[in-house]
Amino acid sequence: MSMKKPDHSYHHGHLAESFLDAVDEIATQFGIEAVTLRACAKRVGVSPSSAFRHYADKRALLTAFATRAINQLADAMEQAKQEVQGTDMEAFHAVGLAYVTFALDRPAFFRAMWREETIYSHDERYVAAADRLAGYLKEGFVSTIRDEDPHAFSATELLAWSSVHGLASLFVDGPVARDRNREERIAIADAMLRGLAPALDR
Amino acid sequence: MSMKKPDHSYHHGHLAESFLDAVDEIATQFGIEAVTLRACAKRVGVSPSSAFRHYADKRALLTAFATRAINQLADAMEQAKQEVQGTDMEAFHAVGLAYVTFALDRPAFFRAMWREETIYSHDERYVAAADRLAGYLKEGFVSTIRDEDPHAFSATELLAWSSVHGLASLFVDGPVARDRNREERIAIADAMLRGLAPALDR
DNA sequence: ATCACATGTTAACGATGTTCACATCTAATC
DNA sequence: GATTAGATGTGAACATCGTTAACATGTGAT
Repeated sequence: MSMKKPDHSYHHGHLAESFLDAVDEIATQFGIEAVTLRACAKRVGVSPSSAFRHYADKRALLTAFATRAINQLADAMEQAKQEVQGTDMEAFHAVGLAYVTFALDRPAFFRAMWREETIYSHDERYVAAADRLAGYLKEGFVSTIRDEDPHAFSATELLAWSSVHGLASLFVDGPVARDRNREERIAIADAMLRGLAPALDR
Repeated sequence: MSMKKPDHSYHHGHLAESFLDAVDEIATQFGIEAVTLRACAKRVGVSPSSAFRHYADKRALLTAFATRAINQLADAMEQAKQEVQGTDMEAFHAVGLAYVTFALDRPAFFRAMWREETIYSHDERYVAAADRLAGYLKEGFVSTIRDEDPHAFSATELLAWSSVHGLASLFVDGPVARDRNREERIAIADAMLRGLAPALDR
């Protein structure tokens, strides 16, 4: 049983994940546009070209990051759902608020998730993460059959997702409530979700 | 009255607009990410650096393009509204459909409009265009006082905009209805808008 | 005709994504 | 335990990008 300790001076060991962390930090501090392969490499303490041993190109790295971000959002939604023990409507309200709150707190992540042109949106793991997220949204506000096709959305379900996603997008990239702080925006989201209720009732 | 014909071999004449047209064409054909100052210049038939006589930097050019795109969308919405002579609800339905249809037909434009990080979102003309668009959305589905603050949205108005904007975004950058064609997506939008009606009634 | 000024060009700079030949380490085999 | 194939990181180089500065050319007013 040879337990040779690996020499980490040359071989990093977890470069793939470290690059994701670097994207995370740079995107958080300076925005997605500032995310550069060279900047990531410098942050990790490694040469720029090393990224290509783990990612085919920059777009693949951004895809992996988007996948991670979507899963983080899905985690937040799952937690929000479990914390409320109420009606379907109340559950959806909590999940929707978690969605908007995530966008408010991590705008760069939210942007990175939905950039068709800068990610490989057909990547296996990306699609899986998106499906998982869609599943929570459906579950969130109405009891559905679990094994239903995640791509099949009823008009009502799509309305729910669209309104939540739209508000988040308008907050992050649009001209809505630019002069309002975090709490005020959450209150706005809360009001919008309450107004949505009549359309989700059946 | 000297009417000397200007020599257009050197001085172009309408470079600022021509650059916008170039962005238009390149974005349409290859997407926003492919829009490059040099590519635009080559398309116009002019040197790369000439852009800087008319735009402070690339971001300013993209801001001007986003402004134009927003105004085009607002035009489409205005036309849609005038073509239906019905209830407020019917008017909103038509305006909402025009919004989604624009995003479907010109995805690159729709993306360019709402990219906080690649445009100067506080630019005077950009803000004016966004206000105009917001105005049509408010007018579209409910008779409001004209001179109201365009930034003040009621929960209901915001719900209307969010759901329409959200669906458009999910179509363009999200995982929704990837396997559907244009007409099917419009039908989906139509159904969603019908489902939204109960929440807009008062 | 002159001249201030707006508009376009050329050449160069640093930064970026990417590649390729090479260096270094790991792990399985003999 | 030495060998070696393969995985992982490096360094130098390339084309392309946004941007700048010095220069060239045309326009319009005086």
